Amino acid sequence: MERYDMHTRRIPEATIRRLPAYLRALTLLDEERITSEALGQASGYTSEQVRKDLAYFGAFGTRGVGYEASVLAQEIRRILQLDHGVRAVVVGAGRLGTALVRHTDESSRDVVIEAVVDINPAVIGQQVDHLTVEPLERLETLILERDIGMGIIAVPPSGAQAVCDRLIGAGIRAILNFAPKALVVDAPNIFIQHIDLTLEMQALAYFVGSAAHSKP
Amino acid sequence: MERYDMHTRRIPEATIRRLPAYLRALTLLDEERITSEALGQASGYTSEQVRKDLAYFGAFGTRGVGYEASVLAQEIRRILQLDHGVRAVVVGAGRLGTALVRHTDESSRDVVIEAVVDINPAVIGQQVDHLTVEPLERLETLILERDIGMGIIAVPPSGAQAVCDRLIGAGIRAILNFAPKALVVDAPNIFIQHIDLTLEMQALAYFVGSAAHSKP
DNA sequence: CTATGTGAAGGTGTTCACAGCA
DNA sequence: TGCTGTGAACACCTTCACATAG
Repeated sequence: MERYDMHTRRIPEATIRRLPAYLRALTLLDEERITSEALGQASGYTSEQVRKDLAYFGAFGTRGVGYEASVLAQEIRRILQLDHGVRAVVVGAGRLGTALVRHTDESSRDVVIEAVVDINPAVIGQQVDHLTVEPLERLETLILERDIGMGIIAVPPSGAQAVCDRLIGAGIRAILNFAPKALVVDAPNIFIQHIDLTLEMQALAYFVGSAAHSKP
Repeated sequence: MERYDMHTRRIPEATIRRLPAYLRALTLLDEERITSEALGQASGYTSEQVRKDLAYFGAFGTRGVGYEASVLAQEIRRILQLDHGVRAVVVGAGRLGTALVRHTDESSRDVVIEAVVDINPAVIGQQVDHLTVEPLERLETLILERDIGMGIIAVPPSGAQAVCDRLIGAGIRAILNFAPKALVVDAPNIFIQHIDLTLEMQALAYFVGSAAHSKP
C-alpha cells in the first residue's frame, strides 16, 4: 500500500524544475519577506503553484504574512543540492562548449564547471577562460579525481552516444545534452536533459501560425 | 457542447514538441518505410506515442506495414508550417546571438534567420555569417518588410522585457527567449519558449543526488 | 483579516490493450 | 499475421476553493 500524502510522496519533476526560477526571483527581488503571489509574479508562475511546490518540503511560510526570503532561498538551495557545490564536466570544446564554460562562469556559481575535455589534439591544451582543455581520454580520471556529478555533452551528434556511455560508466547520473541526437540509456536512475535548438525552433514554427499562451 | 474526438480536438502541445524529433529521425534513417516502433526508437519515444501523435492529423500509415517515410516527413513539415518557410529575427548580436545565427545556418534550413539587430553602435554594421547587424530601431521595419514570424531574444535580462513587448507589438506571436528573465505577456495567443541554461543546470543538480529516468 | 497549506476537482499527457484493416 | 489506430485506464499536474493559523 502506497502513501499519497503530500510530504511522503516523491517530489514531482515539474516542481523541481520551477525551484530554480523561485531561487532567482528571491535573489533579484532582495526583499526580507515575500508572498507566494509576489514570488509567482516574479518567476512567471501562479501563487498556488508556488505554495504547493514549497509545501512539498514542509511549511516554510507564516500564514497571513508570507515567506522569509533568506530562509526560503537557503531551503531551495538545500533541496537542489546547490549548497554543497555541484561540479560538472563539459565534453567538447567547440564553439558551443567554450560558450558554455564562459557563460556559467559569469552567471550561477552554484554549478561549477571543473573541466573541459576534447578529442581534437588541436584544441587540447588551449585555454578556455580559467580552464585548460584536457584530452578526452582523461574523462573518467577527471570525474573521479574532482568528484564530478554532472556531464555536459557539447560534441557533434556522431560522438554523443559514446560520450554519454562513458559518462554513465564513470558514475555520472545527471547529463545535459546539447548534441542534436536522441541518446539511448539502459542504466536506471540516469537523468538526461536535452537542449536541442533546432527541435525547439521547429516546434515553435507551429505556433507562428496558430499560437497559444505559455508559461516560462 | 464540445467535441472530444481525436481529430477535431486541439493538438496537444506535447505532440507538437515531439514532431520535430520524428522529422529528424525520418531524415537520418533514410528508409522508404518505417514502423512506429523504429521511429520511436530513433527519436527516443514509445511506439504508442508515435502512433497517437501522428493519428491526430489523420491516418498516414498502412496497417500491418508502417508509414511511408517521405509522405510522413512531408506531412510533419506541413503541420509544423516548415513547408512555407518560417522566418526569424535574432535580437542581440552578442556571443549568444552570433552563435545562434551561425548554428542555424549550418543545421536546419527550415527556420531561416533573416536578420540580426543590436542596440550597440559598436556592433551594428558588423558581419555575422551572411548577415549584417542592423540597428535595433529597425526591428519593426524588418519584421514587416521581411514577413518575419518568429523572434529570438538574446539580449541581457535587463533589456529582454522591452524587446519582448516590441516583438509582440510588431505582430510576432512566437518567441524564443534566451534571456535569464521571466517575461510578462498580457496579449493573448503569444507563445513563448524559454531556454535558460542556469535554471536547467540548477534543476539538474537535484538529480545528481537522487536521479530518475527521462525521455529526450 | 490576510496569506498559507491542502483536499478536491478538472485537465493534460501517457500507457494499456485490443479492435480493425492491409 | 503484423502493425496501425484508438477507446479506456491510469498517472501526473494545475487550478479551485476553503479551512486554518498567525
